[in-house]
Amino acid sequence: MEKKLPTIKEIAQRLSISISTVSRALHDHPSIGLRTRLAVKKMAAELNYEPNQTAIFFKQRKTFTIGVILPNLREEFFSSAINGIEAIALPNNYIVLIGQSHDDIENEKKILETMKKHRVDGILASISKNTTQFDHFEQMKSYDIPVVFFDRVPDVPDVHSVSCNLYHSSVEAVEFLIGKGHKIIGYMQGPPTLGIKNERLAGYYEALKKHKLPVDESLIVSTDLSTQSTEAALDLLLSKKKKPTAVLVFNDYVALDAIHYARQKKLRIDKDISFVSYANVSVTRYLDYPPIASVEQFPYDQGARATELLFKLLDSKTNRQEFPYENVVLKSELIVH
Amino acid sequence: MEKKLPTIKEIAQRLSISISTVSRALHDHPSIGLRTRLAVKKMAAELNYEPNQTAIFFKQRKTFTIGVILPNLREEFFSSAINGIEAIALPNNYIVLIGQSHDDIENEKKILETMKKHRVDGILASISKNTTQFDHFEQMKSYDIPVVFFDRVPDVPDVHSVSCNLYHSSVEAVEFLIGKGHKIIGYMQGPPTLGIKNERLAGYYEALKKHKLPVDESLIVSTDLSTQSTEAALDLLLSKKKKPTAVLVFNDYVALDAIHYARQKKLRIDKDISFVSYANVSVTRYLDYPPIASVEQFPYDQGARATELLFKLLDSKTNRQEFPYENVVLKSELIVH
DNA sequence: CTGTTAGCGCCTTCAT
DNA sequence: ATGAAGGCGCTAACAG
Repeated sequence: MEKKLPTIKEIAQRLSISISTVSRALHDHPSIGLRTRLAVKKMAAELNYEPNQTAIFFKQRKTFTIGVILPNLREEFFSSAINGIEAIALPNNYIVLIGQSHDDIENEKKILETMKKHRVDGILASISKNTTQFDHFEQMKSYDIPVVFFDRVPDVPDVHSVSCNLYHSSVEAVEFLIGKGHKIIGYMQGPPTLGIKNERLAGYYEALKKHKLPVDESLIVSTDLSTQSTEAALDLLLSKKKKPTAVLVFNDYVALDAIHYARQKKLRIDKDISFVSYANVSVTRYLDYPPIASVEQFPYDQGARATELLFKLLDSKTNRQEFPYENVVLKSELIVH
Repeated sequence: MEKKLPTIKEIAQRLSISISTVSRALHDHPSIGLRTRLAVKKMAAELNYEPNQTAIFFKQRKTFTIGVILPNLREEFFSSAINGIEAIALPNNYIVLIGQSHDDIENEKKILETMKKHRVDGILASISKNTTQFDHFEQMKSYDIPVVFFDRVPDVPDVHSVSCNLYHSSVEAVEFLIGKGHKIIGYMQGPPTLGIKNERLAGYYEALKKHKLPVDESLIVSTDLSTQSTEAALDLLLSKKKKPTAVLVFNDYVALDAIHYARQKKLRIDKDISFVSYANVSVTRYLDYPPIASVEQFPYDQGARATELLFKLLDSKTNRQEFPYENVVLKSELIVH
């Protein structure tokens, strides 16, 4: 079988002209006579000729492919980000290669390796929750493959990134709770590697301080994001003599688990205990007891901006211009449900 | 800038041997002397040599890339399918290119075109809801790019596909409702292009017939999957003098909208009206009023099986064997919540 | 065992 | 206005 697709060579032979003439004609090179050009195009059409992109990629040392590495497509946050990425990439004739780390640094390394082999032109990445060192990303520099991080960005200096500043919204979120009369407010944080910058926590402190509420470190608990761990964390909070009446939670998925569990324990949501969280995922629309408010982190925009930044880097590469490290920071927004 | 990566040529020059010897040594070709092989490998390591895959792809006419076309990554069904696809593809050294049609045939065509240009080795596709003709897929044959459809498969003969048979579960679902004492059961179907085979509807009929319940065609309504359309469809059902007490719904997303709307209208779920649907998406776990049961369609398995089938096709291509059209059908399963 | 040669499909000087 | 030739990086058939 093995159909052979037509090549410029074949066109050239049939027309008894040279390959380079065909190539030029196809590209509307000015120095080609009208009649030959037409003849070439006609023949190309007849044969259903299409340029072999892999050959062109090979020659141009460019694949028009960008690799996206993220923890998990099943999280709405990341699938929305993909939409933002595609929105910029596709019109620019780039195509998107996706790899999921499933929050495991080993997978992340493998994916990066594979993408390198496939000679992607650039990489967008949101790091896994146990990624604490970045050699594998660092290494891309020596291959001249630019990397732009988004959302989950490493807390090291020399990288490009797009992320969402959560500080102000965190202050706002806690103030929102305070405004509702809450005096004892807990904070359930995620894995230490993720919130390195700890804007959430800083905002939490700031709001308490601003309203002269005491800080009780024992009201700060952690979850590794698993349901089990979240339940344990909530148990811890509820075991205090002075139980919190509200909790600021790392993200909506965790909040859903927490709310689910609280209800199992017969707590009345928004009476006995209230939750505010991050991500603003859309399913909460169908819930009877969603977090009362959630911080929107604009995944679509983050994806789009990160892709734009990556394209700037790719340009500067071809223009041999220097390009300083850029860290785009978007504003988050508290959405009250 | 423009770093030049080391090539076998460079290794050859430094060692003053021929390019092909280097190539062979690197591939552990038996006919290469131990000392030269070692020398070559050592030099390769020193220079940080890595084969240029794009060159290899080009030569082998193979990209080790498969394209996946699906409506929307944000639907859990499809992101789960991707996981099944990756589970088979990655270990086989294939990488996955993703394109979303957003349920629009025009996008579908563009994506297909782009993937063709990128010379993907094969394609997995779940068609958009307004894809009624398949020339663009058909055309792939002339480029020798095999296509395997999954889940949303076209209802035409000569294609490869993996899908889930919904007939039996549909019967079961309706019988489940009948068992709960429901006598008037509605059916809310999706866009005509999607359920062409209409296994859901056939199952619906069959169950009614089996239990000697009358068929009332006016209890069968349609939604285009949008919230608005779903609400209108539900209104239609509720406008009957003999209102249904239960409804079989096209999928969970539609069901969520329907339930949401029913509750707005002060209907008590599972008292005044019950819902059973398809897909079994995981968020229902957090809902107070989920559909009482949902038909699991095993997206992960569908993705995995489709990928396996695609690989068989790719093999048979290189072996020049004939391969008959294959239509794998998985069993669905009614999950009671 | 190793080297030479040709070629994958296309583009691009350099000639003519 | 057109052709010839070389090369991108790698593989493989053909010679020794």
